[in-house]
Amino acid sequence: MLDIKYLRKNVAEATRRLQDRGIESEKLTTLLSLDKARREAIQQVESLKAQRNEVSDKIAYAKRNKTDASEAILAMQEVGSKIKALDARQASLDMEVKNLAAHLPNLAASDVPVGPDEAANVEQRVWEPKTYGQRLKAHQEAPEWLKAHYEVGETLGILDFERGAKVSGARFLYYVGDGARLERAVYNFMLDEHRQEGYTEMITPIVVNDAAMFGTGQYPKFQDDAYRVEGLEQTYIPTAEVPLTNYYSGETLPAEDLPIKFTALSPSFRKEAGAAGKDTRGLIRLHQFNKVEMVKFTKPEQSYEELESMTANAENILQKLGLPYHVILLSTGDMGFSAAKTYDVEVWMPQQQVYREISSVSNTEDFQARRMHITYRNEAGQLALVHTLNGSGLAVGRTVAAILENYQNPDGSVTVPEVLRPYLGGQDKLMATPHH
RNA sequence: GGAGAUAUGGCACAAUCUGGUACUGCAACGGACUCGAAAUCCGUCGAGCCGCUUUUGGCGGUGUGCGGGUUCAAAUCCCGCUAUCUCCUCCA
Repeated sequence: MLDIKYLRKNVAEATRRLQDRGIESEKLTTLLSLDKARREAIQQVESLKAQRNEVSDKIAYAKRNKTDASEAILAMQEVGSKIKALDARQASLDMEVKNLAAHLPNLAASDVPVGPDEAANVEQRVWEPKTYGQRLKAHQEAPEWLKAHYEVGETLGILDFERGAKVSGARFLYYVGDGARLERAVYNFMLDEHRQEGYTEMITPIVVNDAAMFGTGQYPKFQDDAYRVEGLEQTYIPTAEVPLTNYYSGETLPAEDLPIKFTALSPSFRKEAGAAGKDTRGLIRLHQFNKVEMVKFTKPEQSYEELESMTANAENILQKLGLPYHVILLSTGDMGFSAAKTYDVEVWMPQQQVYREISSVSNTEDFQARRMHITYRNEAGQLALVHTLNGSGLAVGRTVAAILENYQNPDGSVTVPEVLRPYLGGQDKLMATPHH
């Protein structure tokens, strides 16, 4: 949620910055005129309420002294009905204002490239391992024998998309045998790394209420992509960002505790409405996938520093896994609803010869904190909104996909990245093995 | 799932039956005493949110778990909901 006072006072600037996020100027004009009407209604009704309070005191006083107050009561009956009507009018204006405001995306930070879509994104840096050994190099032309990750997984018998579709539907799968073990190794490795970086490990509810979905900005605008629990006002989380960030909703945090850092593994549920036909194969786009998430609560002045370090925490995972990647800064048109600034980390997928998003790290500044009222007391002793950040660290399924492609051998086996071997009982290779 | 109880400032509680300025204590803050502190004494203290404003402040509104209703007036009466506790039931 944007600061309505900022919008009132800086109309021209706000209009321009909203336009950068793809919002037409009429939206703001409408919002501000409703806000003005709302404040006028408040003034009217409040002066009547002040009058009522005053007279009510006099009536109470008269009653205590057993004096007649019927005249004042009669007069107040009329005031009361006026207040009721004005209250109703104000409530409906309140709702309109809130509704409009709740649909406005966050404003982009000043150093975010302006542009309508991903074409305006700016590459920040490219990373690749110093030595590849026998492995394919990044950007090396794909050899004949190289298979897509889902073919590798099916050939080795460790990913079963067919039975996933049979039992659940399209875009669900079973991990089988070494596939399940590899997935578990990957997320255990990630959680261990983040714990060492000072993140507190959490296991969260994976069903949350509507207030939580509103708090992080998924609702009201993006309800169509969420798995709602039938008949209840609850939703299967699309990311652990929702329960992790809402952990402190409505609370005031001790300043000396900031920054607070959480990490959690959770399944993530997405309907992927409107994504039909896009990246349909394999582990890339599923209705349910595992993700290790990072969330931070910071003081405003430290949030951009913390954005950089959180991005580094995501990159660290890929570096230790030896997976080539690059980092891009998203443009105003490509960022998510709640973000003020976002880095995407994209891993190299050799079979398709593209970088594929594996992490998205965002600073939402006070956008989410305002929606869910998370504050701290600043040096001046005043309550102020914290800044919240979130980032994937990383998408687990996509990491498995990247390993299956990047560590694939000509004989169809897959070498296990060294850092994962302790998590797999020392196993250094995945080969086709019967599992039943 | 069933029955009962509870929800009031940072904390502990009173007022609820019988509607009329939300009690008291602790904590906190300011001051006195003191070289300083503790103790003591005096004073202040409803957080947050909203509006107005001449903006280190002032005034008003809201605010007794949440949402409605009745009333001149609701912590108090009525309806709905949520959470917690106890017992039963169920369960890993």
